[in-house]
Amino acid sequence: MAGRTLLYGSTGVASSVNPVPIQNQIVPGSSSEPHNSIFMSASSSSFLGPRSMVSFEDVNGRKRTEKSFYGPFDQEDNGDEDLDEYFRQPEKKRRLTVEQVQFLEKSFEVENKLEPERKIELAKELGLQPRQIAIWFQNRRARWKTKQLEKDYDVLQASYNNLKADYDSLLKEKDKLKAEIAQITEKLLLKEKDNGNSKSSYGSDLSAETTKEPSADSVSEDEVSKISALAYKHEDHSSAKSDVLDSDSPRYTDGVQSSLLERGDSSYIFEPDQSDLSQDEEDDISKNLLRPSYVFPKIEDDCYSDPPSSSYFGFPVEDQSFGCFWPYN
DNA sequence: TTGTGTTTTATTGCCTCC
DNA sequence: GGAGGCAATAAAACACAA
Repeated sequence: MAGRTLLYGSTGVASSVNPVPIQNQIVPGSSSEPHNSIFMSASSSSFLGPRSMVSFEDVNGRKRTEKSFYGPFDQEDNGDEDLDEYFRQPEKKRRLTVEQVQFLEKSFEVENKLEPERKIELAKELGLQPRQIAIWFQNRRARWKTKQLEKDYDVLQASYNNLKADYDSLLKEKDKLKAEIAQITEKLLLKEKDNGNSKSSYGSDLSAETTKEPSADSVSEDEVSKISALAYKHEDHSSAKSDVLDSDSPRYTDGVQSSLLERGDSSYIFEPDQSDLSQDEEDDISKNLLRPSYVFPKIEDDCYSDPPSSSYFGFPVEDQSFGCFWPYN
């Protein structure tokens, strides 16, 4: 073992020889060089053998008997023979007493690193070898680190779960809205076709219409109510969405939500390249149906308090990010 | 009682710092 | 080069179900 002094034997070579009665051991801290003083050859009479880790002083410095301190003597009343036999046994690990551990725990809470002076002091206090104190602190730090890692993992796991739940709900909402929009668009197209057949002034000859402002009569009451319903429905979704984001979204989702809201950007949900209609179809819809002078107050209220003149349904032509709704951007 | 899994104590080897 | 820290590991002690 490079650079390290074996302070006492447990499973080491020296431990197999001639354990010395504890009474003869050097009391930790009694020497200015406790490490060196207890590192003796096997032939040394003061070699700290297998029992070297056993001390008979408690936290308060009182002398303790083996019986009160360690295993075999806790269960039964052993006579001198048993005691003798005990000392002849090959060395065994001895657990620290509850009191010792509590004392060390408190010390660890104060400072989890061990200054040499403190180590000696603790060793004196607990009647242990300084090396034992060092080892205990080392093992204790390792346990603490493991626990800390587990905690960190749990935090990350919870964070991931929350984010995933939010993401999944947003995906569902997106699909649902897309389906609705496709459905309504289809209906509008059908309606447009019908209008094109029945009204020669619309659809078939758009060029003739360029100078003519469309009137509210251009779209049937039915279409108006449908689109209006969609608008209101969207409003419901909007609130639903905020419910999703607000209800149980922890700090981790705040960023997502706020960034979406700040951008006023629904492209997160309605991506431009996901339109199911061709540009021509969209243009047709815009030109023929979606240019009414009537408005949808609810949408405008939500989206623009003062809608631009060139807006369709209250959406400005330039800005097609559609803070409120519309897939065709 | 015994087999098995977990916890605790201790060792070993390597690394860094002074 | 010595001291001390850490990761990996061994082994004893302990807990507990069957």
